[in-house]
Amino acid sequence: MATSRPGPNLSRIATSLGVSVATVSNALSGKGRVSGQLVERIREHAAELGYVPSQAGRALRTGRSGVLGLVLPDIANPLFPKIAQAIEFAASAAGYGVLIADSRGDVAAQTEAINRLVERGVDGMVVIPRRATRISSAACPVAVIDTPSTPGNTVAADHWQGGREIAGHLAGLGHRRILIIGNNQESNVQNDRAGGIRSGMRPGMHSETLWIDRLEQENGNGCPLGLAEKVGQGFTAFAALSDLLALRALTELQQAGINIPTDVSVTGFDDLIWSPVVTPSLTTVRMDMDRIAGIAVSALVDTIRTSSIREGVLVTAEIERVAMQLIVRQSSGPANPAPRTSEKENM
Amino acid sequence: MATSRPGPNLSRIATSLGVSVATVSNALSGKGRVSGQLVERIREHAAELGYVPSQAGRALRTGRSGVLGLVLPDIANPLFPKIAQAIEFAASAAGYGVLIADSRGDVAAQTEAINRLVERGVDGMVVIPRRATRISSAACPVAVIDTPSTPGNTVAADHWQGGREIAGHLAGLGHRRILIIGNNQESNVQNDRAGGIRSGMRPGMHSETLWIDRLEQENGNGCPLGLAEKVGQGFTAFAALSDLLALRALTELQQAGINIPTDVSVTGFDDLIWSPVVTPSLTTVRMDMDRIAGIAVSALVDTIRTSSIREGVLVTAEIERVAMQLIVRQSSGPANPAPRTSEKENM
DNA sequence: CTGAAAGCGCTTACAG
DNA sequence: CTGAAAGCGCTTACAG
Repeated sequence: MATSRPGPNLSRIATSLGVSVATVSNALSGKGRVSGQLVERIREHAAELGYVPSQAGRALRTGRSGVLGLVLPDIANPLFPKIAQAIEFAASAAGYGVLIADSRGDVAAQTEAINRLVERGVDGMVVIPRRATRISSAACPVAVIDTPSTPGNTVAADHWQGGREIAGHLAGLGHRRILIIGNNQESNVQNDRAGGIRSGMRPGMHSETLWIDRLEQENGNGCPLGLAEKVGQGFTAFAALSDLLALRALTELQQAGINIPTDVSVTGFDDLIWSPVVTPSLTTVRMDMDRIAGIAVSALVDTIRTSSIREGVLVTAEIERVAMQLIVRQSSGPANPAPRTSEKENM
Repeated sequence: MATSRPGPNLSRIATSLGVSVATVSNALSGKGRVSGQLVERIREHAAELGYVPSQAGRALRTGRSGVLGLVLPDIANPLFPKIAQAIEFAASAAGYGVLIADSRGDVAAQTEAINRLVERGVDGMVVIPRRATRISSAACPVAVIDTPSTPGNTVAADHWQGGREIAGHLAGLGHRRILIIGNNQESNVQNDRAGGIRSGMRPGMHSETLWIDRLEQENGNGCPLGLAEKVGQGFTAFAALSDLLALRALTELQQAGINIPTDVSVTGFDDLIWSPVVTPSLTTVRMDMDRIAGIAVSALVDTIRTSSIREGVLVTAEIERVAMQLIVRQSSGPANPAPRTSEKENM
């Protein structure tokens, strides 16, 4: 005896209407040629009975689960809510569910997470890989979201261009000495962002990069960054490669009695939840996550629909680089007290 | 013709070994009585072939999908990563996958999200309800995580007790006038926290509560909170009902030239990612999310395993209130400059 | 336009 | 200890 489901199935609808299950199935899916009035009757009755199609039955028959996997390097990453929300939204719109998997920690865990999703029968997955990881083909189509510097990507934000936006903004405020602050020298994303900032600087501007990972290796996590000294050295702009670092910089500077944005400017990346909330709020650069997720999911879904068999392919999309958008919240700088247009965000 | 899966199935293993599928199934699951050496051979061969059981086949047969749903009021909530991570971990350990659904916005979307999960065949779900929402039984077991004030809960952090911890801490630092800062007067969670703070105050202490939602209705989102004035009125402690509010308070005070923790203390709730990172880092109170998730998931799984049919029940657990833990990061206050033990967190 | 039938891959009660 | 068989609910090619 197999465990029965609580709801009605096709067969019950068919019996009670005196038609075949095939006809009910066709009527409900709109695929076979069924007469208009019969379709009507069947749909009505199905709705009345509260019919919910069995995903298991359908999946077994079609070989498709209707579920996508989402593999993240670390769910604790503060960017995660935006990613998950965007992917869930895009997937939902395309009729797919989203199964999450966290590859907390090493590459082995990532592989394991991918396997777990495959075992659960996902039709494809979106992977945001750990730094420096190549996704060797899983047993299903995979869309990779990373930097454009990473080969085999499906789609990515143009972090380099985002960096250029920041540089342009700081140049416009009259800054000459910029301290770039990163916390992961191995990260493609951070390197792209930093490179973009450097490449976007105008003649006469100078930058230096502070990698906190090194600093913390020596002085322990959460150690002071010594930014007040940097101000003493003439730096007036602090371009953090993430909003979390920007927040750390902002509060350290404030604590040292340095006024933002009167004395120095602080910028971040990603427009995370706290950016518009802190005082002064953070100038940052935002990915169009909905667009990125939309591209990734639709490329994935196309591949799934096209390939008749579940195979391991790396999905590629036409549009690879999605521009990042500058959000100016600190509109004045030390060298340029004139107000500029600013955008105010909701909490 | 049904779409075929790429990998081998039970039948292929059976054929190539000259045994029946039933035996292979039994050997692999360890359920039926199969001789030791045959089990050995079958397992070996299955591993060799890279056999991955079909969830669809199993689900159809057993009526169980092995998947749990996770419904969140808003994925963008900064607490979400912790929740999702904890639920995913607990579910994973219990052999379940996690399907996410965001009920962004109204109650209707929540109901819809729940239905979508049911349609996807989840065996049960964990719901973190929108404020003031009663989850009427879905078509599967449901575990609700909310405040203890909400009836029908499965498990919840003891926000009230968390508030008492904060009050005790502030009392210990010698504070007399506390400004409680909330942003949602309707939230059970925030009301519990605020109530806990008030109830934990020592004789001679005084508190006032600032509801930002009201303030913002009048002055627009992101308006200044006027905390400097409150300092002028003699408040020395600012107890925010969330870490995001604490961050907002902290930076607004710093910007006004008020030193923390020398002049005033700022506390939050939840120990979110930025709490240990800002300068000065935030004293806060932390939920044991892993424990909460573990309780919710295991109660859910028990119910699923017990009930022979998928039915809509609200799952209740034995231990309802999980204590919150105080994390002291600002160890001195204006009235008590003596250092106390402090805990330093990693980034 | 409608229906009978096969079969997706699995598990389980039952017979041997 | 092992196997033959039924059946979970669905979809689809095919026959009528």
